[in-house]
Amino acid sequence: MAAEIKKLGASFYSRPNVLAIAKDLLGKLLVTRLDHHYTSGRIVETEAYAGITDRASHAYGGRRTDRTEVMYGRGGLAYVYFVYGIHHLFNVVTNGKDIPHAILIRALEPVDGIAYMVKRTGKKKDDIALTSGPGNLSKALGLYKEHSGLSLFGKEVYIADDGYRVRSNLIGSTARIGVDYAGDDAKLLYRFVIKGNKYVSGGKKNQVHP
DNA sequence: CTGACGATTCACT
DNA sequence: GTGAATCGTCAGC
Repeated sequence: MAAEIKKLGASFYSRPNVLAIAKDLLGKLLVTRLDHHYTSGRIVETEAYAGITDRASHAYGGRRTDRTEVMYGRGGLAYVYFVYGIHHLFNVVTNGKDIPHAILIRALEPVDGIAYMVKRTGKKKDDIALTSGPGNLSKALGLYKEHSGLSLFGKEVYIADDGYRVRSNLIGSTARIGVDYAGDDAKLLYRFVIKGNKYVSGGKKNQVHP
């Protein structure tokens, strides 16, 4: 653990610009204290989902279901959902109540509790796939849909600033991954990466913009 | 109640 | 590059 770690608060998550928040999350630490283990990783890849006008978002058109209800809550909640019958994907809810913005965390660089992450994922060793890709990192940190709706202001799951800063010229934007169904909105440059970081997940075809 | 499919990953060709 | 895995969620009947 770094010496000085500050948990991100409501003023960070409640901002209206989901793209700015997605960019600001790069370099922050995602921390979980679950099943008696402290695990954390530095965020190196995010994707923004901009609410009811974004065709790629689960909340497009104002759709409200049992699953997506948490997206309509205040900023600073975890939104975790299950896809493909296999994977749980971890997102952060932003903006205010009834404005369903969210940011998918797509890749981390492991920091603390790496041995336990390896155990959780059932992998044989610490390789890149441990926390590269949204399904992989959620499993490595022990995040499942039962955590959906959990506040990020508590002690179990939170995001923190340890003073690490990403040089702005190392931040790139690209189109989002796996959202072909979204028509023109699939082209939006709503994915943010730390350029050159080896934990950034696939999507190599997606051109990185400076 | 039913059928179709997904903000993915991995093994295999 | 292609396809299987695998089941909760959701729209439609």
